[in-house]
Amino acid sequence: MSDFYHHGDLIAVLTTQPLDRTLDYRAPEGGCHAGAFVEVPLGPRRVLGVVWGPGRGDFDLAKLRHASRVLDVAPMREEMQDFLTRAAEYTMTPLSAMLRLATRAPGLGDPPAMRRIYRLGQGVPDRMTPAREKVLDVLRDYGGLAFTLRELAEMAGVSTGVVKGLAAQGAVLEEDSPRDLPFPPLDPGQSGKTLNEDQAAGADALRAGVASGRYGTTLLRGVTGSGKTEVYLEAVAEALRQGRQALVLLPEIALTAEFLTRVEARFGARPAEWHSGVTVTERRRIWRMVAEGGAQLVVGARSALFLPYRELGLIVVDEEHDTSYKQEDGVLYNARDMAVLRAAICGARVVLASATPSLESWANAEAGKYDKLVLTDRFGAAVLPEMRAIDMRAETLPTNRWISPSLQAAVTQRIRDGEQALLFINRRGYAPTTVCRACGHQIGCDHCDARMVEHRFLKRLVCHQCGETKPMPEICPACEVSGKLAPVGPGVERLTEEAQALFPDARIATLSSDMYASARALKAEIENIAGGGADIIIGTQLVAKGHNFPLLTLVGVIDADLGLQGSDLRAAERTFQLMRQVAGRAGRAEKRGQALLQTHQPEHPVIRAILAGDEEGFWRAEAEERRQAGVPPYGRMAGIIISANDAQPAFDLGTALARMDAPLRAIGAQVYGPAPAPIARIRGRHRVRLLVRADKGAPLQAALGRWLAQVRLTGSLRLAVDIDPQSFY
DNA sequence: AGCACGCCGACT
DNA sequence: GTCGGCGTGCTC
Repeated sequence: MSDFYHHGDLIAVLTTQPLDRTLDYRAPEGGCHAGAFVEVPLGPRRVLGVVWGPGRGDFDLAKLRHASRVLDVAPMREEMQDFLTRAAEYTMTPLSAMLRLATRAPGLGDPPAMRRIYRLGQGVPDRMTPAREKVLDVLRDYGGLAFTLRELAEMAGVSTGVVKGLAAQGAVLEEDSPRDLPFPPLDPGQSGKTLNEDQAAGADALRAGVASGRYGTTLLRGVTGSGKTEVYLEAVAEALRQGRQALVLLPEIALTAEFLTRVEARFGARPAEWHSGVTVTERRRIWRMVAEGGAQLVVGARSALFLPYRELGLIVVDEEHDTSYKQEDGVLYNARDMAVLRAAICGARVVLASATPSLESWANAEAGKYDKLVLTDRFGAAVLPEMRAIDMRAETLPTNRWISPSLQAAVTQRIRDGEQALLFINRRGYAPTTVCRACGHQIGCDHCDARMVEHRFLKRLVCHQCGETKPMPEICPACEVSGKLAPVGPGVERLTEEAQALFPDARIATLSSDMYASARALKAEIENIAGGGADIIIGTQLVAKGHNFPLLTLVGVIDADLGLQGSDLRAAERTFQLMRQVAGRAGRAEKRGQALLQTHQPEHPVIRAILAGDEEGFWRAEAEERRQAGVPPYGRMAGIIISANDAQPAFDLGTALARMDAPLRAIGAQVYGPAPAPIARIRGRHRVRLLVRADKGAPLQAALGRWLAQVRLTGSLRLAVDIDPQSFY
C-alpha cells in the first residue's frame, strides 16, 4: 500500500459508467489508497468507482468534486488493474465495461451485513413441549453449530415462534454474526484417489509447476476416464499448500454439482461456487471472501475470472475447447485466453484440460509455448470404444425416420444384454423447421432471421436465437391454408417418438436442457439414468459434457454430418471434438463400448480421423489447412458487427468502412464484407458483419482502432469489435 | 448509463 | 403559440 492520497489530493477514478477514460476527483475525507473502491458524485448521481491513480490534471480544477466515501472492501490490487487494462486493450472493450465485470457483486457499498443466529444455550425452559424438544434435539445433534431462525425452524419442523420462545428463556442463544462468513478450510493433506503411474507423473509435473510460483501453462490431454480431474486436483492441492488460491473454470453449470462433490471428497469441504445461478447474498459473500482470503478455491463459470483474488496461484480451464468459454454478447472475450493473461500477470499456473483440445491450444503446445501432458491409461479395464460408420447411402429408411436398421439392431442387442444405449442428436425440440406443404413457406421468428423450432413438449414454436415463443399456428401465415404445416427434420423430441415406436418395451429417457424446470431436476434425472433408470438415453449436446453413465456401452450418432457442411473454419474441429466427446461416453466402466456414426460421407477426412482414432493426424491436417489460409491460430481475425434499426444504414456504414481500409492495408490486413451477420436480425436490430484477417504478428488492435476512428456513429448505429470470433458462417 | 439541452412536427 | 418527440452531448 505505497500510494496513499490525502484528503483533497487529485485522483483519477475509473467509474462503472460507460466513459472510456478516468475522471479526476479530489480524494475523500480521510484520504484513500490507490485501488480503493469509492463512491463518487457524477452529475446528479453517486456511482461506484476505483481510484486508478494520480489525477490527470487536464480538467478545470474549480469544477473538481470530492469522492464521497471509501467503501469497506479490500482495495483493488495493482495486478487486477493491469489485468483489466490489458483485457480491455486486447478485446477493444472500454475499460469501464471491464470494471463492471469485476464488480458484479451486489451490495459492494454496504457495510458488512450481520444476521441473527441461534445456538444451544445453558438455560432450561419453564415448560417442555414436543416442539421445543425437537428444536433442542436438532441443536444437540449438530453439537454447537448455529443456524438462522428459518433454518433451525425448518430442520426441527416447527414454527419460528417455538425457537423465539426458547430464546426468550435462554435455552437457545440469540447472537449476531457476520453474514459473509469465510468458507470452510480445504485440507490438501487428505489423500486423494490412488493414481496410476501415468497420472502420478502428470500430477508431479503440475505440482512442480505450481510450486515454482511462476507463470506457465500446461495443456493436459487425456481421453474421457483417464483421470484428468484427479490429476489437476493435485495441482489445486499444491496451490492450497502454498497458501495460494485456485480457480477451476467449468463450461457448464450442470457440471458443477458433480465436480463439487469430488472436491469435497478430496479436500473435506465444499469450495465457493460462482455462476449465474448463485444467489445474490452468496455472490456477495464469495466476492468479499475471495478478496479477503476466506475462499481458497472457486469453482465457476467464466465470469469467476474477474473476482478479486488476493493470491491466485492456479487457474484450471476444464474442457478448454468448449465454445461456451467465448462470451458472445456484451463484452466479447474468451475466458480461456483471459485466464492465460490473468495468470501471466499474477504469476500463476494455468492448466488447460481437455480430451480434445482446441486447435489454438494444440498449436501453442506444438510451438513449445505450453507444456504438454498426455494421460493415456484409463481406469480399470475399460478401453476406448470401437468406432464404426454406418453408411446411410446403403441403409433403407422410410421418410421421417432417422434410426437406421443397423443402428436399431445394435441398440436392441445392448438392451437385451441389460446395457444402456445413447442416441445423440444435436438438435433440441421436435423438428428444426416447420414447412407449409401447400406453399412451401417456412415459419420464421418475427424478431430474428432464425427459423422457429417446434417444441411439442412445450406445445409451442420456439426461436433458439432470441427465445421468442408462439403457439403452433393452425393455418399457414403465408397462404392461409389450414392443416398443411408439417415438421421437417429430426429434433431430440421427434427422435424420442421414433425410438418409442421402434423399442416399445424399452425405458427411454430424453435429456435436453429445455425439458427440465431446474438444474436440480436435470441433475436428478442424470443420476437416475446413471443408476440404471433407463435403457435408452436420447440426448443433445448436454450429454457430451462429462457426465458419467457406467452402464452405457453404445453410442449412436444420428447425424454425424451435421457440422461438416458450411464454410465455418472451425466446423471440422468442432465436429471432431463433439464426436470424440460423445464416443467417449460409451464403455467407461468394464464393458467394451461401441460408437456408431450415421453418415452420408464416410470417406470425409474428419469422419475417417474419428474412426481411426487418429487425433494427431486430424490436428496436423487441419493445422496445415489453416496455415495455408493464414487463419487462426496461424493468423488473426476480428469481426466487426454493425447494427442498426434498419438494414440500409448498417450496410452503408459497412461499405464505407470497407472502402477506407488504408489503416488495415498498412499492416497487411484484409477486409471481407459487409455481409449479413451470422444472425442477421436480433431483437429487431439488423446486423451486418465485416471480417478482418491479418498475419499472426500484426498489430491488429492498433490498426482496427485507427480504422474505426474514421467514422462516427449516428442515430441507431452501433458497432462492436469481436477479436478472435468463433463463428464464421 | 442517465439526464439535460435543443431543434422540428401536432396540438390547444 | 407551446408540448413533446428523440438525437446529441456531457458527466470530473
